[in-house]
Formats: sequence, C-alpha cells, structure tokens
Amino acid sequence: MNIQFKKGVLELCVLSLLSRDDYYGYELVKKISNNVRISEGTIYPLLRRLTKENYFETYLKESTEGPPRKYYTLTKKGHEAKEELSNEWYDFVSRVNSLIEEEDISE
Amino acid sequence: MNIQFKKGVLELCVLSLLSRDDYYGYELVKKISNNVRISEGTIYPLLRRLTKENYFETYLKESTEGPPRKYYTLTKKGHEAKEELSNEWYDFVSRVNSLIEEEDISE
DNA sequence: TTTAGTACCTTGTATTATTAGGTAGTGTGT
DNA sequence: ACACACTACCTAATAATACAAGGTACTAAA
Repeated sequence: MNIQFKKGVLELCVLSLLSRDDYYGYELVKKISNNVRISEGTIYPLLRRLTKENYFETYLKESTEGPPRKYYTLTKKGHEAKEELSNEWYDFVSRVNSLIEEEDISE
Repeated sequence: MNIQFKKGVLELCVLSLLSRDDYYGYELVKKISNNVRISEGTIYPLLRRLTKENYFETYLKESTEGPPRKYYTLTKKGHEAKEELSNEWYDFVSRVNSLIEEEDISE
C-alpha cells in the first residue's frame, strides 16, 4: 500500500470511528489495521495532537487484560471536524477520479 | 482542500495524464489545477524525481508564446507504474470508505 | 518601456507516517 | 518461580512530499 496516500486520511478514520463510539488507542489501531496498514507509532502521536486541538476528551478505565486503557470521546468540535473532513475526502476522491479517468479516444 | 490528502496522489495524476498524451510541465499544472489545487513548486520537483526514476523521457520543443517547452513521455516502466498506482488508489479509497462507513473489509 | 502571460527552475519549511525502540500490567505454560 | 506472549501506553529520529516564495527568460501587447 502506498504510504503517501495515507497522509491526512488517518485523522479522518480516527474521527469517524470515534463519532460512533468511544475507543481506546490500542483498539483504534486494531480496528483501522483491518483496512489500512497502520502502526502504533502513527496513532499515538495523532491522538495527542488531536487532543491538544480539543477534538477529544479522554478518560482512563481499568482493564483486566493489561494496563489501564485511555479512552477518547469526541467533543462538539471533534464532531464538526469529522463532518468537514469527510466532506473534503469525498470531494477530493471524486476530483482525483475524474482527473485520472478522462478517457482519450485516440489511444 | 486538505493538503495531506494529496500526498502521493499527484504522482498518480501526472502518470495518468501522461499515459494518454505527452504534456509539458506548465500544461500539467494547468490541467491538474482544474480539479486539484496545485502549485508549480510541487510539480517540477516531482517531474524531476520521476524522470530520474526512468518513468519519463523528455524532449524540448520551441514555442511561439514563451520559452521552449519540455515535454514528458511515459516509458514502459512509467506505464506499468501508472497501472499499479491506480490500482492501489482504488483499493485504498474503497478501504478507507468502508472504514469510515464502518464495515470491515475482512468480513 | 512596461506589463502580463508563458514556461522553466530552486531553496527552505511544515506536516505526518514509519521504524524501532521503551515501559508496564496480565495471563499461560513449564 | 520463571519465561514468554499479549495487552496497552508512549517517544525519538528519519523519510517523503506539498507548499510558499522566490528566481530566470522569452513573447506579445499596452
């Protein structure tokens, strides 16, 4: 998978997942990994950045399977960002597709 | 438009356009700009990199409207790269879409 | 002569994903 | 008791690439 494609899209993936439920970091890595190759070293700095920008609030919860889990909840600002970013994503994809699909008869 | 989305995609745009016709750099900027915001400072280094990787060959042609134009032609390697990259692109988009619409591809 | 448009190019900066680690708790097998 | 795998958090250094902001030079029109 092309690494570069992912830039900016992981933020959308995280926001989208969190718009439906609270998740902890490690869980997000697992979920996203099902579709897009991703490593922990990518997610944790991203979560910290988005927390700093007030897209999330966090809370800790004990676990019986390891250390405490840090859950992330979308704020109102986070929900708005998710809406905007997903609109941008769909728009972007359709622009790229129409650019790379312009058929040329002379071929 | 989200800058990050563009990473890696411009290479696909350039390869796709050139798979149908020869273009010169300035012309590529204009064409791509119709759909995706792009600046010259992005395209010229990209063209140099892809030329170095033998995806293109180039030739100069006089112009009556300014300095000589440097045209780019896809090599066989360039055509193959275009095929591979566009397949990766479609795959990537569908993976991201199913993730943000919440259905795991693995099912 | 000046300006706008065409057409090429480069340097430095910002952003972000990756690699490759580290720390620590829990459960399983020997 | 001990080693190991798995869970779960985190960081530092590096690589890739788009951008802004410049520059050079040619042509045509005002």
